[in-house]
Amino acid sequence: MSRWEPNARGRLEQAALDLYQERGFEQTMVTEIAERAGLTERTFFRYFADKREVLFGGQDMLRTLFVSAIEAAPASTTPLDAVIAALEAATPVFQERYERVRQRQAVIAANPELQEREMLKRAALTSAIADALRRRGVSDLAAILAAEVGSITFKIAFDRWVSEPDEQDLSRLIRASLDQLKGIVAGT
Amino acid sequence: MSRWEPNARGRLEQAALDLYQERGFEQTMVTEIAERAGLTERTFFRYFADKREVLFGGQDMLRTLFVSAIEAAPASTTPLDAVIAALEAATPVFQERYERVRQRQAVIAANPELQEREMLKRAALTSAIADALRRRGVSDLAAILAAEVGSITFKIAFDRWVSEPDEQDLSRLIRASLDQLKGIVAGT
DNA sequence: TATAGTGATGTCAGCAACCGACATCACTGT
DNA sequence: ACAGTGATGTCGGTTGCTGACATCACTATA
Repeated sequence: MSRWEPNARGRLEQAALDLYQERGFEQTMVTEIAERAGLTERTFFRYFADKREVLFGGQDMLRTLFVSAIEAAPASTTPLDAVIAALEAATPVFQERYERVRQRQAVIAANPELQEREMLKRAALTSAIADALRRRGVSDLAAILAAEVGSITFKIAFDRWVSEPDEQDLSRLIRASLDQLKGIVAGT
Repeated sequence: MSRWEPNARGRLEQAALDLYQERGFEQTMVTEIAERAGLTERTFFRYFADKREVLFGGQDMLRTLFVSAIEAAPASTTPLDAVIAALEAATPVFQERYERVRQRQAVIAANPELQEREMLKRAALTSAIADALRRRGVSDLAAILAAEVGSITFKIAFDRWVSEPDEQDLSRLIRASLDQLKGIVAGT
């Protein structure tokens, strides 16, 4: 038998998510999270830079997923199409964790500090997407714009997907949002 | 002679901006800001909810400016055009404070915590714009999309305006970004 | 097999952000 | 005069977060 229970990080994440949902983010103290995970506060801060970060673990995975999807797109693909393809490639990650994702979004929606952090994370992903586009030879401005437009499209589709229990297909919502956006920009 | 120097809020804002620039955001303590403004830490927290908020004062003014510009647009104006008109209506606010705005952006660019807050503020403005559009009868989804597209357009134009000392005309950059965005979305 | 790491965790002390409660006292209106 | 008001100060406490050091099962290597 090993010295410690395995998966300390995962236990902290689960404990934090549950406690944030039960009592709210501000009302739960880091000590409580650590205690529920069978660890100490100090150990929590070894795994996570701050109290919010514990909800934002999958970041690196998403980034590599997006970036490699963009790299995999045929050279002839339009910047925006490459971005949309990358977003669609990521949808299974969310669909497979439906309940967990919902719970997480409910917690974030209830707290502005967490919304701040989420926006920073989304901006980082958007920036990584723009970098990937630039590596394909897309101009600076076009890369940023395509990445930002894709980011919004995803955000809006994702929000709808989370708030509508009937809707199963995130990809479909992405395409629907994109169509609407094209209409808006074209001046319909 | 009155009991206290006037404009405590303004003094705190100026002291904070200067100190954040001189030593960096994390390295300056709230007590120091208050001291430079001739006040105490407790008073700082009566004016500003936290250490970051002191950099984000003009929010209400900008919101009413945007919202009334949208309300003033002719009923026949397209949602996106109304948003762009509102953004252009706000450009003088920035152009008149060029140096101050630059200083502020440099401070924010140097610190992720401040970037988080700025994103939250921008999201709040975007949301207010979407509300104003809805009040004109624009559908929910279209309102959000038009507001978000406008918000990105402004952000990109603003970033360029701040980083290029030669460029004077923010409106011109907004129109240029919008044109590029239209090209991207149309699939050029 | 003895011994010297190694790495994940615990302990402790401390700083700085933030907040509630109460005190102060120039100014204001009656 | 005098009670009230509002901006500020004082004080004490909680919580997020960090550096420094201790512990001790496990591992590699002589």
